[in-house]
Amino acid sequence: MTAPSMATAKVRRAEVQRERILAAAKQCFIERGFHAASMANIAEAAGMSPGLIYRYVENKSAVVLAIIEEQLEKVRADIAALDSDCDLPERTIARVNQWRDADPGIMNPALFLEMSAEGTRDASIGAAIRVSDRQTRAEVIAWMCRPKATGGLGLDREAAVARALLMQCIIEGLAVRTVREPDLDRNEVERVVRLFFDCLLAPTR
Amino acid sequence: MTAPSMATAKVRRAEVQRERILAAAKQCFIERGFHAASMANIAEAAGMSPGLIYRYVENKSAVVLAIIEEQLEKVRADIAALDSDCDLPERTIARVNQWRDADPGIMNPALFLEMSAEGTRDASIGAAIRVSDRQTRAEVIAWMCRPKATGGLGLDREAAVARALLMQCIIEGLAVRTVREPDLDRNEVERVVRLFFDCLLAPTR
Amino acid sequence: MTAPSMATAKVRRAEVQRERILAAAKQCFIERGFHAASMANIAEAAGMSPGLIYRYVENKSAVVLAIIEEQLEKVRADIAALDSDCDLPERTIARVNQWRDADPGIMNPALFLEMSAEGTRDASIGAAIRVSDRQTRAEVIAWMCRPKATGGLGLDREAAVARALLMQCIIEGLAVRTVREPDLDRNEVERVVRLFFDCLLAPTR
Amino acid sequence: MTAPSMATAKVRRAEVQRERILAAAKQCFIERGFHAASMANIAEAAGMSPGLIYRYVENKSAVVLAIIEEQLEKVRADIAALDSDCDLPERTIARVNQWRDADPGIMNPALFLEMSAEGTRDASIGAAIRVSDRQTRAEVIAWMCRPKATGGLGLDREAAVARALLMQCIIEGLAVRTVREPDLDRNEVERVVRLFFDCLLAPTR
DNA sequence: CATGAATGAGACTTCATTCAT
DNA sequence: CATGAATGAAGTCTCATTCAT
Repeated sequence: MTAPSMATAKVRRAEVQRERILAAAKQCFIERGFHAASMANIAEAAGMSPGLIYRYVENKSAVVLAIIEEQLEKVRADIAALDSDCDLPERTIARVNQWRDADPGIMNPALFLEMSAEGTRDASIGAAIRVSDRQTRAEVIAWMCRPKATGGLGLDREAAVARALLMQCIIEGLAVRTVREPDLDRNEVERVVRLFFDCLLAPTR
Repeated sequence: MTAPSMATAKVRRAEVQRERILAAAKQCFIERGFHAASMANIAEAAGMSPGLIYRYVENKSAVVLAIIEEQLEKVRADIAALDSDCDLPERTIARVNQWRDADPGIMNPALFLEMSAEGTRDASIGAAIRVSDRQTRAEVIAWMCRPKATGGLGLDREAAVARALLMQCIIEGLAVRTVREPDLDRNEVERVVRLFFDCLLAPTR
Repeated sequence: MTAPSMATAKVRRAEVQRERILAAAKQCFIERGFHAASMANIAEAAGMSPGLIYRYVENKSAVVLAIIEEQLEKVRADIAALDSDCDLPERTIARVNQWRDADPGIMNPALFLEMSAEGTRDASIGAAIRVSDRQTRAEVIAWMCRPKATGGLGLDREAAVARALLMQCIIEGLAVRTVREPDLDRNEVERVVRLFFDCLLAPTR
Repeated sequence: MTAPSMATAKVRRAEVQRERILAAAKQCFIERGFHAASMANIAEAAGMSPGLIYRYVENKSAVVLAIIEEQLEKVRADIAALDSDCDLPERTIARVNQWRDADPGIMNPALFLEMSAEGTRDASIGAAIRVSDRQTRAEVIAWMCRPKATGGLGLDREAAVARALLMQCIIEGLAVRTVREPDLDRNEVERVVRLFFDCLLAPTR
């Protein structure tokens, strides 16, 4: 157990600053959008001068891309935690509620929509999204195919492929709803989620 | 049948000009996004001078709002055309294909996502979206409740409410997919749509 | 004799504006240097707003390059006017005096030095300079080789090559002197110029 | 012989640091120019932190001025070494070759041009240059006037004055050429230098 | 009715300089 | 003595909007 060296402390501080900037940027992007949020806004939200930001990030595009990667990563992490013990409907309902409560620990749905649209215009964003989405779905499929004994759903591949895509659509559709009608009745949403999973997970026809 | 007066002709011309501007704006917004598209871009796409635009629209926000209203209206019109003869899965598949082919006659999915996000920031956009979505869903519910004899689905109200919302989620989820993975296999998408509607429209449990 | 069309008038105006900007830029570059002169300085000197400049020029680099090309062109034009009737020493003395009086019609010696230095750093500037200098010297050599009957000096090629380069050195050396010691005694300068040309044009040894 | 005191050691160290900074600055100024080179560039080249630089120099202008003084001094030192034994043409050719090879021990020609131009803008630079140039030329004149027996050229004053100025012009003209056409044929340059000195040092007419 | 030149605010980014550690 | 994080002014460039023609 050596005391942290000077160099380590510095690197740590740089990381902290970078996190501070990214957190501020995320907030600004949520509040104003990628284009409307200015570096000055971000600097103010991060409690630092505009010039200082450039010590920790290359430029605004890099900030946008970092936030997008972070969002994609959050989705992937959420998927990676799937196992047969989890109650899919409850879990989904919990996520929707977290979206509504603007839980900063998970993907932000407004950001999700904006970055999806931006991906049609910025090649690097589009590529990042496609890579991540494909990987995410592959993991869902793998999980669905795994036998129940090892924490999966025990579906055959064809059924899994379709169900994974369908599940992705529903969840993303719920994200859209959350953004567009944030005051939607929670019970109604819960009922819909349950209806969906009842049908999705019913014995294959 | 009076001949159109001078005044009418003028009004008509103004409408034509406005349409030209809005069509150009929509194209620019799709290509660059609401904020990145400039009034100069729009003017050029419309084949007119930047100054002239301001004779027909108040300012850029008004253009954005008009495009958003137009998109909302396209969705409502699509819903209003529902009847019991229509094959819901086929119809949905057709829409997804139109999205992928960038059919200008229907809602544009990238614009749909961008305006949804923008609705969380701009109160007038948010309000317009909520009003429209609520009305749209009400119409779907009404259609589902109507007896089959009069072109409906003959569901009871509770079942209809849940199914309308679920259907909305799936369709919007498909829009998200179209935007994020434009190269997704069409057959796979079709299969998913059919799987979904089989389940949605199965005899109520 | 048709009246100038609207389009022609517009193009003309654009040219006039561009000239206005370039004249202002040249003045600013002389007074402050390429890097220290700001676009705002240039805009003010040109009597216009900063934004307007970008209607007529691509960016600051383009302005710098345009001014440099203009300076190079002035040198070439001066050389092209050489003929056997001209009294080389008198002509050179006249140029030096024009430099000292900051005659805007000819190459500016401070700009000449600054752009020469900048050419070692900016590839496009360096290339433009080398091309121009080579062409200029080739023309001097051609003139020196032409028989006196046709307005040349009637030197053989080898003698001409060396004398052209030497003449270029002296003239550029005088430019350096003008910049570094603007208060140098004019008579002394004249004497030096005459001494040089006496020796340069003396019958080949 | 007292051992160097603590204080002397400190002063010595300060001088060493200052030299390190100036060497780095010179390199940066050559590579980027006075204005484009940043204090951060210089700090990095000197292998120290930006903050530390300010312990040894007042500010950036002071660094520029110091480099300029150093360049002027190099020229003066070169001139002071003149004596009748030296072969003026060979010596000049050697200098040109050193310029081309970017020998850091002598005046840098690109810097020479840039500082000459800067002297027209910054009064303290202009003054330093004029003082130095005048002194340098006075030394050349003195050398040319000294009898050959004591290491001079034995010219009369009037002839020396003109020849000193002419020689300065030629040498500075060669510096300009070196900067503008670094790929000029060395043999051609040598021939020109010899041609010039043949003529300059020919028996006075 | 139509043009497009013009403005000026504001966006992104860099950099000389200072100062807490 | 030394570091490098931090500031804030200033620079380049864009763009919504206006207005003389």
